[in-house]
Amino acid sequence: MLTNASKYAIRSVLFLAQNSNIDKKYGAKYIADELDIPVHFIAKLLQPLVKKGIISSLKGPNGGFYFTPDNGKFKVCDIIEVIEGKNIFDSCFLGLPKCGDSNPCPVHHIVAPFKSELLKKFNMSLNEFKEDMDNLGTFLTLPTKK
Amino acid sequence: MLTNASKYAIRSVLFLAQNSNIDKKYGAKYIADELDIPVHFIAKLLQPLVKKGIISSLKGPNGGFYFTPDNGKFKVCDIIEVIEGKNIFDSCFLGLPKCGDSNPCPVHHIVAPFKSELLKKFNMSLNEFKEDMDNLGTFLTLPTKK
DNA sequence: GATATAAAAGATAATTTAGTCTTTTATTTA
DNA sequence: TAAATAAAAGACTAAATTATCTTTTATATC
Ligand code: SF4
Ligand code: SF4
Repeated sequence: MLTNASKYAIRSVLFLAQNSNIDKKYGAKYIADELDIPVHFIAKLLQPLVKKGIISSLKGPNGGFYFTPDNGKFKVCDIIEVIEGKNIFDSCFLGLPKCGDSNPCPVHHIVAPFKSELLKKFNMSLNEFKEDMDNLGTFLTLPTKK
Repeated sequence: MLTNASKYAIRSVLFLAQNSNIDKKYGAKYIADELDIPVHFIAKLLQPLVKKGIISSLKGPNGGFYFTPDNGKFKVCDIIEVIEGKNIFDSCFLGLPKCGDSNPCPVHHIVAPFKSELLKKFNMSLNEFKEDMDNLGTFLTLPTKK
C-alpha cells in the first residue's frame, strides 16, 4: 500500500516533529541511525520535503533537519503526495476496474471503512497528529533503541 | 499491500470458481480478456496454482483452466502464499521494527482490526467464499464487461 | 497417425522501487 | 578568509516486480 520511501519519510517527519525544533536539529545520519533507515536514502527523501515546506533544514555546522510550528500545518497526506507523486489511495485492494459502493468486491465492506478512517487520520495536521501521539502514547521510534 | 500478481491470481481463481467446471473450461486468453489482465502474465501465474491444486487444467483442444469442488477446499490465503512465497501480512503499515499491540504506532488501532478481519475472510475456503459472493451479491468481473 | 489446440516451461525485456556514491553549495566557526 | 560541516544535487547501481516472447509437451479430433 505504501512504498518504503513513504514509510521512511513519514517516520522521519514525525520523529522531527516530536524531537526537534529550531535549536535542536538532527543530521540525516542521526535520523537514519535512530529509525534504522539507509542513510543516503533518507537524505534523498528529505530534500523534496524541505522544498515543499513540510520540514525545515539548514546547511553547515550545527545544521541539520528540524521542525517548526509552521511545518506542523502540513498533513501526513502531503508527505505521501510529495514522495509518491499523487493519490496512492486510488488503487484499491483487488485492483478492479470499476468497483465501489455500488459494485462492491467481496472485501469492500472491510476495506472501505478502513480506508476512510485512515484517510481521516492522515488528513490531520502534523501538529494535531503529534498531539494525538503524545496523548495516546503511541510510538514511532521504539523504546529499545537509543 | 498485495502485488499485481496476487491480485490477478485471486481474481482469476475466483472467476473460475464462479464460472467454470470440468465441462466448462476457460483458456488463459479468455480469462485475460474477461478480467483485463495481460495474457502471458496470467498464464504464468496460473501454472503454480495448478501445480498446488488450487485450480485444475487440461491441455489440448477443448482444454483450459477450470475449477472442481476439490479445488474449493483451498483458501484465498493459499493463493497469496503460492504467488508471493510467504506471509505477506507480516510487514505492516509503517514498517516499524518492533511494534504491535503493546507498542502501537499511531494507526495501529485502525490497522490491526482491519488486518484481522481481512485475514478471517481470506482464511475462508474458496467454496465458502464463493457462497458468500453469491449471497451478498459482490462482484469480481464487472457487469460492464462481456 | 497427422493436425490443431492449449497449457507448461523457460528465457528475456522493461519498468519501478530501492539504495549507493560523488560532487557541489551554503553556513558556521576559528 | 580558511577550514570544517552538513544539506542539496546529481549520477549511478541493484533488486524486485511486471510483462513478453518462444519453444515444448500433452490432449483431442479428424
Ligand atoms: S474494496 Fe471496494 S474499492 Fe477496493 S477493489 Fe474492492 S470494491 Fe473496489
Ligand atoms: S499498525 Fe501496528 S503492527 Fe502495523 S506498523 Fe503500526 S504498530 Fe506496527
